Amino acid sequence: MKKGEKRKQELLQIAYKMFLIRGYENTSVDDIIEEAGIAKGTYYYYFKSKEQTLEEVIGMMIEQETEAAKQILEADLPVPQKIAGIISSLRPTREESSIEGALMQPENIIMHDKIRRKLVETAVPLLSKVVEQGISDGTFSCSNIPQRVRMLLVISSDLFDEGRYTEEDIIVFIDAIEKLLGAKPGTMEFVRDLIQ
Amino acid sequence: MKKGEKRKQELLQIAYKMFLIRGYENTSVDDIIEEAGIAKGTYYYYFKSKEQTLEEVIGMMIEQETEAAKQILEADLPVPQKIAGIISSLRPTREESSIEGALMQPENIIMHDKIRRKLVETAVPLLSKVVEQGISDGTFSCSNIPQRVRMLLVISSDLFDEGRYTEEDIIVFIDAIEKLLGAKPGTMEFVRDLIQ
Amino acid sequence: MKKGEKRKQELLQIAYKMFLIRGYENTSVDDIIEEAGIAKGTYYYYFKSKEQTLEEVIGMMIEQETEAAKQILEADLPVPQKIAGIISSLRPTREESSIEGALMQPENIIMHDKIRRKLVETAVPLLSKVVEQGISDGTFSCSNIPQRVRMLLVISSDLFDEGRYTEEDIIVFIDAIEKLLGAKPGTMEFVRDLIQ
Amino acid sequence: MKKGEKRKQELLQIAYKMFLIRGYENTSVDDIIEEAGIAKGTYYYYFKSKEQTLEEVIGMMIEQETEAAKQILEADLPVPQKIAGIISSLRPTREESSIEGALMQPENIIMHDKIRRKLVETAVPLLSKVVEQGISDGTFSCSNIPQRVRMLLVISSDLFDEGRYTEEDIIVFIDAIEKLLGAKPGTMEFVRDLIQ
DNA sequence: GATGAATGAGTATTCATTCAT
DNA sequence: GATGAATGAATACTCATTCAT
Repeated sequence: MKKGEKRKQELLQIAYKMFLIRGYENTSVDDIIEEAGIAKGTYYYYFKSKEQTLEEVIGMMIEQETEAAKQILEADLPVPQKIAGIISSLRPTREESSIEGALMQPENIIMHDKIRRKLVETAVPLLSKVVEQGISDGTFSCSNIPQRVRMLLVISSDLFDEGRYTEEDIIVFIDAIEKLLGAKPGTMEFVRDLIQ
Repeated sequence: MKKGEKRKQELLQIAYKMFLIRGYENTSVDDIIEEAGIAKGTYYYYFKSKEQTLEEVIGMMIEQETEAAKQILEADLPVPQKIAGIISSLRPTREESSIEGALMQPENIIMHDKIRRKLVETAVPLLSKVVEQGISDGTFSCSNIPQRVRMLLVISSDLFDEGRYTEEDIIVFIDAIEKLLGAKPGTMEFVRDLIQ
Repeated sequence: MKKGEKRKQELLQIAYKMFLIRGYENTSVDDIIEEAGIAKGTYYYYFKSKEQTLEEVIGMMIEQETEAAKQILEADLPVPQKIAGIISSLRPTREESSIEGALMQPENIIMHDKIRRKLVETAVPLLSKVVEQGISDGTFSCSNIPQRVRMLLVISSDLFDEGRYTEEDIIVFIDAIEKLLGAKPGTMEFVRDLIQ
Repeated sequence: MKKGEKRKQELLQIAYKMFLIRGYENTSVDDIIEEAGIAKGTYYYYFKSKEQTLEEVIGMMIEQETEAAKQILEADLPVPQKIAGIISSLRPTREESSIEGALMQPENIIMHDKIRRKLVETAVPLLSKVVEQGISDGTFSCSNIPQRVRMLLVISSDLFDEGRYTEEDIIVFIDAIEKLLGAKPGTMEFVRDLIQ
């Protein structure tokens, strides 16, 4: 990694946190450069525009969030564990959660929405592969896999992004996974343990 | 309705359409007053702020969209028909659809999101009531009704708001309703007819 | 004239002088509003952009400068006097001259050039009419009037805009007028008196 | 010519073309170095500033344009041919003309004006010498030569720089040369052939 | 000779809101 | 009820220039 690349990564991290805390629209370029301790020109040396910064921030996030999912996919685990692991790995990162209610703030709709869409897009094929494995080994039984997977991801996002789910939400979520994928009752029960 | 009220409704309609077409952030107060043919002062006579205008626009929409749902709720229809009717009545209105891809445009995330949230919020209790009716008459069989209903609404929104669903999406959606509410296979089949 | 119109005229006058003194590019909107003692928003209430301000400033100048020329055109004077009067009326106004070397400053090329072009454009038909009168009464004798008139105006602009003409320049200029329009030697001699 | 000199000439050529096409103000140093494929530092190794680059570009142009004129001056030709040759050699070069309307574009006023001034400045003494030759051999008859020559150059520039002259413009132009320099009618007629 | 990261002053423009008439 | 002139804080982006390596 070159010298310039490292600097850019630092700036991306700073921009990311600021977008998270104050929202994209509420974070001015001036805010970012002040926080980063750099000059206006330096910012525009690394980013073509504020918009492009957002794109890169989101790209970075997606990459990070998909990383764990990919490793789980290739691990030597029972299919239900893989499913649960991937879903839980896609939930907001510790960093995001650490920032008090970051993603659910109204000023963050734009970034949140962009992330959500891109995450669903990249996660559907990943999860679909696992479900196919599950069908092969008899764990699941269903057709139209991508559609079902997408539904589960959408539900998951609605449930966990805002961080305010209840015990009952979990019960129904587990039931939904089993029913939608055609698994025996109880198969996905331990999802409960992964989601705390 | 007083004369002033009528004027305000007109302004709301204009603001609504402009927000839809160009997005809330991209629509300036100047744009609105020009379109409406009124003076700046007049706008601020009717609205405390632009933000408040958005709130009122959304309130107006929700009211319109919930109206049909409420009528269906109290109609004398079989439970499955009621469910299907309400879900279909919550889909984007003709007006919104008529505006080429209005709600799915990126500049419209904010309004779209606000509407989606409020719509889910108001629709969950309505649909829950119908599901309870369905449990009484043996059509459905499940617990944690509000949670299940919310999931269905979230899926529905993901499917229909952007207007690009496929035949397979519908198949899986119907299956999801039946499974999540504990209905016999085929019970909700005719949902297909309502969604075109 | 409405209240707003008067204010706008004032602003135009201020912008005009500042463009003249410091040049268009070197005059920022901030400079103008500070000089005018108004807020940023007020400036943009009256002008769509800085560029448009320049257009209006130039339009205003041309109008002023053409005004005298038109009156002379319709006055009851011998043709040679009319020619001399119009040419002299098109020279930089007192105001411009009073500003130390305004139009010849390098930072003023843009405005100067725009004015020169527009002035030639509007003056050619005016002067051509007078030359036609001169042909009717035998003072002049030539064809291709607009082309000849344009040449005289271009020469005049080169001579007088910078304000540094010599006695010899005047002699040759007068000779050029007479020769180009086919007048008897001495006909335009008194041009000398009008040009100080 | 040293190696470094050659590099500089290349850069000047690139800057020249870019100034011509996009205008001096609209061409950033970044544009130039990108086009040239060099680094910022390299540019400032060769040029003290952007302004200085413009000066050198103009100097280079004038030199090129004056070159032909000087050769004609010293050639063994009849005086009228010399006059016509020099005037025609001062018209925009092939390169400039090849760039669709380059010099007449509004964004090019600054460079165009600088070139025009310097060209007149350097061409007046050259042409004056030829006119003096013409007076010696009886072709012309006039006084105040530099003033007359300047007028002809100014007219020529107005006519040819924008490249939109008509047949009538040429007729009047030839007439003007003859009249201003005191030549017999028809003496300069063949100017027509040189200007196509 | 050559690089490219860093600078920071400078600029035009937007826009929600107020208020005297 | 209605007007429209006036506000001024906020903001993204440009660009010539420097200098340590």
